[in-house]
Amino acid sequence: MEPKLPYDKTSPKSILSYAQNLQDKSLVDVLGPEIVQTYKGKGKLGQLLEELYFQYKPNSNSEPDFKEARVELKTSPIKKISKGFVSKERLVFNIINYLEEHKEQFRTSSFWKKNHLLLLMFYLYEQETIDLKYVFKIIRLWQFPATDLKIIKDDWEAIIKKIRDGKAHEISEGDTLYLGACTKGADHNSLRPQPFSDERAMQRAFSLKSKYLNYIIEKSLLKEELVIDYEEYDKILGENIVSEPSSYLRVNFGDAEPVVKTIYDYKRGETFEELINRKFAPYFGLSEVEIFDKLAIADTHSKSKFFLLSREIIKAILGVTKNKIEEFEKADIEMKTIRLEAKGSLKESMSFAQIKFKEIIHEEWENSYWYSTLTKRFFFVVFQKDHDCYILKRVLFWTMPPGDLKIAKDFWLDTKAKIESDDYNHFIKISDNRICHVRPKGANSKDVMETPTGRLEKKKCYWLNSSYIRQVVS
DNA sequence: GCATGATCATGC
DNA sequence: GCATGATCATGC
Repeated sequence: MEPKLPYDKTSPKSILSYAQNLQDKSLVDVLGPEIVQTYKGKGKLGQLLEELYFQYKPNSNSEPDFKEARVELKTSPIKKISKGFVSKERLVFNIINYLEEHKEQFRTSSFWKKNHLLLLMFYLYEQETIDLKYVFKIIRLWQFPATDLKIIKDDWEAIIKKIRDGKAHEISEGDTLYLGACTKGADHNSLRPQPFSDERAMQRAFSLKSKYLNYIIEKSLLKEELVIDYEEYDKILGENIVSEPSSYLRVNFGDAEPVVKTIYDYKRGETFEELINRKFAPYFGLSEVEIFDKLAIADTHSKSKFFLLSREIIKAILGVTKNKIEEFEKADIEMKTIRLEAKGSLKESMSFAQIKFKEIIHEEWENSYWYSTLTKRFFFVVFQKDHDCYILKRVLFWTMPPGDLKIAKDFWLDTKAKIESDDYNHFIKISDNRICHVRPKGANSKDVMETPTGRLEKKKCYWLNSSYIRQVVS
């Protein structure tokens, strides 16, 4: 006889309402302080929740945690910043089995079977606290809105295509928009075989990007309910699914005023990136003045006018009004404009954020600003000089290849070491030809920042060399 | 002509 | 108020 559970394990709503008893509380608050003695140091929060609170043993990998209700339990840390709460890290799903996953379609994939309905429990991370004392701030069921599911399915297919092409070792988180393939394993020696190449690939897991989680967190705190358009689900998942026995569970959300986001007018088989490309096309060949005119907005004298203009084009083609473009935010896409000379060369290198002297010395490469920036998906808008104006030539999405990332890592290690030894005069220069370089970036030459040793130094920032960008866009 | 240092409009 | 996304200016 199984013990009687305090919830109905076949019902997502019952599981949710039991979980919600933890709202603004920790496991210790609910189960009593004596659990600290017994369970301190025994497993991570997710595992402790399963065993102590939901009272089940973690089950087989291929099924959701609550298999009868088909609900997968996920815990994830959030942190407080001045503007509210944001995700602390990406949400990691199941490990990608390179040898098996490629045999499936999205609908039958390990990712979708396990993760189509999530019970998300966000807790407030505090450095000095043990897992049992973390306080849960957001507890909710989550299904992906159809417009996001479309992108997630394309992401899954992009990852699978790399496996099928024998390039599992070249997968990067920047390859995809919402669903990433993040590295997973104690160290980089966790190499796994792949089916179509002898090269062993780093172990990876499906994951949701931190910026996507911010979107879930924001919607949840605003109590904004999303209504899932299940007709679109059917179109995305497969044409005959309506007549098939339901292979996934549909859950209606709460009673709040629904927000339905209509899905973009994709052409058959088109990805989000292809859609952006197609919608940009009518602007190709136009000068900056013509585009300002076409969009009926005033020209500016800002040094970032091509950036501002590009953003306005995206807003126009997607029919949105906010400067923060939802898909670009959630996918953490880095938009950059590139101005080519008439002959195709680049006059300027590409600048990034200031180097925070006091922070970089505490960073490791894989949690550094420079690593997280260079592993993003980039969106380049390319203009080219034509007599006295610039013409919009084309747009492209891009991710830095792994080999170049290694060069950038050496550059970053060098920069960090120089700052640690209080040397601000011998950073890697553009003429060193190492893909990136360091150069000043401040309001003027008197704009300074404190160093770890307590001195003041001119503000500097990271740059990608113009020669490197030229090679990327040509 | 290019490398390097200096600076600017915008918007969060 | 200041970081961002950039471009401008100068000197070798």
